[in-house]
Amino acid sequence: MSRFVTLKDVAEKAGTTVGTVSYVLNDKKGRYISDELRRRVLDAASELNYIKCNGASSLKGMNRKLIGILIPQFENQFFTRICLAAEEVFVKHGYDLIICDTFDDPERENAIIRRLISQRVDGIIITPTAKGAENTQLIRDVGMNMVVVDRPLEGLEAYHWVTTDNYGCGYEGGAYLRECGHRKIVYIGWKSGIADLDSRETGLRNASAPDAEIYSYYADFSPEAGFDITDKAIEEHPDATAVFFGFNIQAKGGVNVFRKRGLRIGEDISVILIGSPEWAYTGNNDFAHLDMEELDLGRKAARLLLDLIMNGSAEPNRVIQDCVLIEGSSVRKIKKEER
Amino acid sequence: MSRFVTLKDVAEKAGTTVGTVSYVLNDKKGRYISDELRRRVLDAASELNYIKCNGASSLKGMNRKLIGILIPQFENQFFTRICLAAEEVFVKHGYDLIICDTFDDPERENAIIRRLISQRVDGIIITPTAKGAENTQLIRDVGMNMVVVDRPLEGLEAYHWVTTDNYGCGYEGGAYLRECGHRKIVYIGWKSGIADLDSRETGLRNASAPDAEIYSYYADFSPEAGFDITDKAIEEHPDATAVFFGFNIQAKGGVNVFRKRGLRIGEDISVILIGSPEWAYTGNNDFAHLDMEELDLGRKAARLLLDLIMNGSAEPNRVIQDCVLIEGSSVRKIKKEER
DNA sequence: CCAACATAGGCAAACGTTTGCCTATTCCTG
DNA sequence: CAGGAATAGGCAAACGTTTGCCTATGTTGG
Repeated sequence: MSRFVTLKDVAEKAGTTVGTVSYVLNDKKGRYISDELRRRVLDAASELNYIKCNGASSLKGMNRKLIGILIPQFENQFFTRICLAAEEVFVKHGYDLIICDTFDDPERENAIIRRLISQRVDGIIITPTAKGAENTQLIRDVGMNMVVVDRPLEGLEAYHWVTTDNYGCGYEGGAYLRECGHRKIVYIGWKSGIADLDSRETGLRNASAPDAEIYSYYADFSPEAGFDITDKAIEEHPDATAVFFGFNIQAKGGVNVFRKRGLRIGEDISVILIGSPEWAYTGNNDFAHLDMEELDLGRKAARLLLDLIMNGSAEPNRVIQDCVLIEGSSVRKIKKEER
Repeated sequence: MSRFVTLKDVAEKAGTTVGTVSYVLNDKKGRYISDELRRRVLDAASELNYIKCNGASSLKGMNRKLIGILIPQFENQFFTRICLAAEEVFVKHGYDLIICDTFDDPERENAIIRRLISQRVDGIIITPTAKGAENTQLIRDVGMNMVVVDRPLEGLEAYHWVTTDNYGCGYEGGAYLRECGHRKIVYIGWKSGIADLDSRETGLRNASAPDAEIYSYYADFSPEAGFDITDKAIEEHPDATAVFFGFNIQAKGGVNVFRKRGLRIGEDISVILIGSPEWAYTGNNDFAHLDMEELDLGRKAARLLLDLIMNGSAEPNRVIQDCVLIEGSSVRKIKKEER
């Protein structure tokens, strides 16, 4: 890697000193520079294609213009959408984004956090793993700005958090199924170890009719696990009229069970899920689902972090966003007389 | 942001000097350090939670341990999968990834490249926009390592490129449709201004029967444009038996046209697409498609870049990967007597 | 007993910026 | 015309690392 053009190179070419070049290029006011010299410097810089070394400026206490973001799954559109929205906001303010996938592995999360601090990022957005409270201790220790998105830091109180109403997701979905007359429901979920996520199931149960039966099954956070557990659930409860997927990643595998078993979705079996993966409403698919508006989540988190960076710290902030029920033909309305 | 712990802090606590601490922490050989002092330094470092400042080391010519990757669409799983695979490889070697979305906008691409150089990343992976050859000039000027993935740098010869056989994708798909007896085919494409991408259509045409008719339509690179153009194409060619989508992003919108028009996919109309978005094979969907194995693409690009970084430059390398036809019920086999 | 080597670690010069502190003109204004 | 303000720009000290160059003790073989 040849060698980068430095302030010194520019200064030499323009016949002045590095200090002056720095003043010119940063367009600092409170410093008198003749138009002529300014021109010479600017010309030299653009002729040499000078690009400042952000690492060196950050040594002097300037912002790195770098943000780190940790998500637990890159293959999950829910999270890539958060990143997408966040990136748009950050780029507009001249910040770059280091996007890291923790694969929901606490150890990996810890390592990534160390590396990001090592990069001296200006702030971190994180969807923590189950060990997030512990792992983010380091971030708080060094006083780095942080915004938590989606999942909480269990056991902690004072931090900035942008999230969806998980209980509400479960409740809204449950109420919809109830309205449509379903009272034998399979719930497919993930034992995340994160109470807030578990409240999706609670919401469903609280919204259901008193005489309804909810058959809960739990599996790993993957499409494959989703497929297997759904297959098992359907096998054991052929009488269930609906399946409620608490997590779109499991649903992605789970919904393929029905095709395999020759069950027509929306007729033989009703299906609803939390989240808005694109497969849910593309082609032949028209799944009822609970939209968490993750683009908004990402935007809000990014704006909050920028605010922290620019205005110093603020009161710990909690933003909870409502979800939106999107109806779909995957849920059958059971007629009164059938019940 | 309080103040980070520096080598100096560690040195003071351990009762030695920064130089020595640096030697200990980097575990340099060729330097004699007593076990006792080593322990003191290590203890001090871990007690103070010392994390090295990568920016400062990079000033001294060390690697930043930072890679930049530019993709044109974050919402396109084809690209996020490339990132996912690349990240796995890089992280294993201690590198962080700055992922940037150009939104297929050449100006944005240019700005991002400047910012990445400003961050002094150790290398860049890029899927260029139509103006990529121009915009990457800067990268080549400063001698930064670069691997191009998917699309080429039009007009340039000597660069490292990992890609799919685009012509082959078109050809394989066309041959499949021909086998199944289709000879009136709508092609939905994107006038990218990139010859290599346009060769998808050429492949389709070359694979089709001599008496086949291909009705080509072009639109912007978005689901919405895909929907509109597909609607128009079907309107104008109700006799077509199959639709070939050259780009999954357009297909995502386009496939919704059939539902709207009451056409049963795989019966009234056959559909095939290039790419493997998850919606294509989830739930009720079972679309024939051409898998470009983007995970492999990402892995190969990452490994090539790492190689360049570690072993200095190499001969410009070109890796072209075959695509794989995945059959699906979305394509009807037209019986002999119907033809 | 002394040269030669091994062991142990301090010192300071970079790396590329930013910025406070100077100095030296020129220009008013009373 | 003296002196303060405005204009213009050089100089050098940081920022946190890395590393080459020293010095100062042992330790050993001849």
